[in-house]
Amino acid sequence: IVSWNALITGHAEYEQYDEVLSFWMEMQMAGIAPNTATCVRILQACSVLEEADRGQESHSEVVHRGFENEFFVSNTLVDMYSNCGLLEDSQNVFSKISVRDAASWNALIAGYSGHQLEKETQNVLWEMHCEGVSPDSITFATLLKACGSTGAIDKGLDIHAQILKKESEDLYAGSTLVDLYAKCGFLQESQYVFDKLSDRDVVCWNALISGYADKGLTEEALGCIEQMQCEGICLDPGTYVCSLQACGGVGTISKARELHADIVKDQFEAIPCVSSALVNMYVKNGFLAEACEVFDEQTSHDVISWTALIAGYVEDGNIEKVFNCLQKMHMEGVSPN
RNA sequence: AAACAUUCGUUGAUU
Repeated sequence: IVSWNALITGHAEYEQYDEVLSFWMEMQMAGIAPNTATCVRILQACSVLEEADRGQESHSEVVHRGFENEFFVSNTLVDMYSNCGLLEDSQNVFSKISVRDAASWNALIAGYSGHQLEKETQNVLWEMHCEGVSPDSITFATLLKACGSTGAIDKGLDIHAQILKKESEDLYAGSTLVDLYAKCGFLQESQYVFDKLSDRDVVCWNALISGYADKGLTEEALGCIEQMQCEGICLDPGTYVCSLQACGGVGTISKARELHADIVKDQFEAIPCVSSALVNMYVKNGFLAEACEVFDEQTSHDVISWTALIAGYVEDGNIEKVFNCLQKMHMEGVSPN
């Protein structure tokens, strides 16, 4: 059991959730009983992969083992159902929790607000208030994220005001605000909130860069990178992905090549989202040969990198290559979406 | 001897 758990948590930490689930299957076949830590990891994997069916199976397993009321387990169940969009189940599990903490509430709220169910979200917030639990910075970040994904700037402003009243500044809520303003097209506000954050980490930088990239402001986006380096903040894979997105326009290819070189230096080229961002960047700039080169170096291709490459050939009018790709894609067991 | 856990912020293609 110890070594199984080591395997499972190890993979979970590296975000290899598919592996978590396949180990879990092996574990079941070997007839080894999970403990609460294993169950948490498995549910987490189902949550991230939005595997509702397997989540439900695992829920029965949890009940069968008598872990249902274990503290971490029940919160993870709420999270899993929330993430999978099974909000009734989420609510059911939540209702059965005897001692609810902020995480329980936040997981439920994330489910409702993430699925744009405003009324339900408000209801939960109200219930929370009635039970004397006040929203924390995570609650705010959750609510703001929902505003960002729908571009609901009014609501975002409202929450921003509430935060200013209550919370001392918080990095999570701060980054979400940077992101929210950027997504709604208010880049100055985004920059302003960003400037006011005292401890800036890589994620809030990335949010800012992503805002500039989205609007095609290559200079600004790449300027951020320089500043980050000055401040001694390490660029992470996300930074490169955001920055590469800023390199779609004319005259950006040389900067993009520099980024590519840095990515190689930092050994991020094998990370799927980074390499597909590279493929995409070369495609957008019309360098299909280089796109292909990066693509071929990938250890495995997912739908996204296939689609990026195919889109390039379509743009190029190279029908033959398009069909070629579709065939190879099929052979690799990747189905188009 | 070993795993110790849940909620939150940024990021890839197409539509």
